[in-house]
Amino acid sequence: MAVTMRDVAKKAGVSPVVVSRVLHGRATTVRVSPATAERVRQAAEELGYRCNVFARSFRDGQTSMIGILHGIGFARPIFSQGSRYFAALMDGLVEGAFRHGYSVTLCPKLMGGSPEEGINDGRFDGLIWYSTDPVEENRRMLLASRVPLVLIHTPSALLEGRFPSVRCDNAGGIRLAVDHLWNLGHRRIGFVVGESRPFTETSERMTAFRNRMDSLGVPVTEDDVLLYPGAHDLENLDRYLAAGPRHTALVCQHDGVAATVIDRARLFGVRVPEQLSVVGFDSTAFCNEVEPPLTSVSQPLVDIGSKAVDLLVRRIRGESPEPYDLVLPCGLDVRGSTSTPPLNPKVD
Amino acid sequence: MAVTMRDVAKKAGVSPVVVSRVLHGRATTVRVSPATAERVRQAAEELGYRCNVFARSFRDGQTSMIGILHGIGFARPIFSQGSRYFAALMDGLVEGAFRHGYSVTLCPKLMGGSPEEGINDGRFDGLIWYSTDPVEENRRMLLASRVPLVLIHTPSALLEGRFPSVRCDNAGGIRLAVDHLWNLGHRRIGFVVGESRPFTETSERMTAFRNRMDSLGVPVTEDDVLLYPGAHDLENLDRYLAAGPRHTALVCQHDGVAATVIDRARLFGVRVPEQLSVVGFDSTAFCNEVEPPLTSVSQPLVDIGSKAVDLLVRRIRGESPEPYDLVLPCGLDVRGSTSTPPLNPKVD
DNA sequence: ATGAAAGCGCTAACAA
DNA sequence: TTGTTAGCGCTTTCAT
Repeated sequence: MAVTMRDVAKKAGVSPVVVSRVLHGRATTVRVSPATAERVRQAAEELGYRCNVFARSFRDGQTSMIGILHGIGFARPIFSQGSRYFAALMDGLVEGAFRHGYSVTLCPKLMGGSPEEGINDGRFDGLIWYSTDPVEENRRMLLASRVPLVLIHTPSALLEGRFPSVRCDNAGGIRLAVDHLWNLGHRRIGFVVGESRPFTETSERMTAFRNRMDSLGVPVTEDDVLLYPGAHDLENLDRYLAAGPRHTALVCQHDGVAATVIDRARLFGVRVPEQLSVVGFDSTAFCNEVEPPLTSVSQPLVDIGSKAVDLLVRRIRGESPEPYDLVLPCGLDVRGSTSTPPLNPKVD
Repeated sequence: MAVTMRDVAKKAGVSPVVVSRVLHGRATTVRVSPATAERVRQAAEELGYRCNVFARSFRDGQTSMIGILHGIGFARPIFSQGSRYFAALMDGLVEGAFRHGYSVTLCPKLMGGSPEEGINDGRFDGLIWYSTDPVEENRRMLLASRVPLVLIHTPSALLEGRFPSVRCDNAGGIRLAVDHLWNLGHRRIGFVVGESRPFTETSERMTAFRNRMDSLGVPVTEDDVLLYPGAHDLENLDRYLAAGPRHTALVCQHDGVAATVIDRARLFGVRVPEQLSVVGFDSTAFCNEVEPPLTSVSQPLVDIGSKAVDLLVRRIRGESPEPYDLVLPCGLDVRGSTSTPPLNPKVD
């Protein structure tokens, strides 16, 4: 078996506390003579003693581990494929955690179908929740947490203000997108939603779109919000494109939707950006995987992750008084999918 | 404080063992009557009892956690930028770990400057080492591990055969690259190395190149191996390109080197692939970030990660008898940087 | 069918 | 300056 403090103590002819004091500096009330200390160090060295941090964590009641919580009903997130959204977030989370001396754990119990078990099982000092789905099942699970928790993307208010949150300024991002198009000369701008049950972020973005267009003097009508239920039902979108788009530019809920729009546009002979400018949201890896590359609003994902851990650590330490929302600004990555509008949209 | 088994036991009027038996199925020798069991479950429910898995792990002496070990002298790996090599590997590691019920932990102590402490501190049932640098410092650290450990990329033999390893078939990969070029008609093929102190993988690839060219009847001379010491010293490479390359194709040690070659080639007016075909190794994100996109040998990174965990878990369970090398086949991703050779290389 | 005891490795509190 | 006691929450072993 492994060498324990007791073994060292015996070999040095002292009691375990002394070893704890000398080797780990822990029993601060205890005084040890230099000679004894040296003997202890010798013994430890000779036996090849290693502190069992796990045992200490158990005793201290704190593990220095942060768990990543993903939400019921989602597949395990992937680093290297798809949007690589999770990869950027994790970079921030790991950076923040390491800065505070915490480790980051991906645990099957937290990622799987019933994370309730994993949440309160004593292994995590704190948790990061980074999904956006406010379904009741997830809410219940989170509200039952006895562990400090920080939300990413989900506003604090959606969970009774119990947890701080970090998210991007969706409204500001949409404003950047709209203004970019507006400045290029676009006046007929639409918004595309690609899911039937809009999550929080989607509604925020849609509302922001309405507001910005309003304040530019071009109120949004029903015809300006294009909805297709999902990747497998593109009927609405196809009909819209086939008829020759009634807008010169489209702002999309997120990059995946934008990529779909660009793909389908090609199919129906609508040229992007000459006939139709397209803007995405999130500025993920998808942007460079479509032709033309997608202009997109960028979220400061790394920063979001890093700041979320900052908040979490403060909560763990009991420093953070009130839960609140931290909102970080978006940017705009201009790529090839946006340009000045055609002189005569319908004809060209 | 949290509700413990004792609280439940007291409330149900039984002893803690009974609770353990009923709620966790652990004290299998103990028999409990259905009525008592029900009472225990009731009490647990009412008190909101949660098993403290951390305490159990402590007692059991196994944590179900796998740590990722990165190596002394390396910066913390990044998921979302650069080659995204780590992202793919982690996808495999996480997949494998989850499949076996283990969690994956990124720990600052394991990633930092002196991982020795973290390795044997009782928190990890097993470790994955995925770096390629065989410097003495790292060897010592690994050999001192008392925890099951699996190497990625580093052959078992380099660490006294103490640990199993998983890596890709570098020789097979190089063969794919050379044969691809050969079949396109290339006969004058060079190899490019971009580091002054070649790691294991580099020498393997270089040797494989020699061997394959030999067996194709075109022995490799000194002039066919192009070496530039690093990203900041491109003198050799530039001179080679400025003189008009003496090969029609170059196989590069890895994608980073290949990308550099392509960049410098443009600078010196050498057209890729018309005048010079270029093949990389690793098929990382770099391939699509250069123009033309890079043809490259692909490593099955996800599979490597997943298989490494399989081996590790077997070692943890004491099932894996002999450490050994698991070598997985490479593929070839043909992109735009390779084509038939120019009819008259030097003139064109 | 149930309970009591003992201990995983460590450390705070109190004693000597 | 050092040692003893006690306990973190859980479970195995042995006794009843």
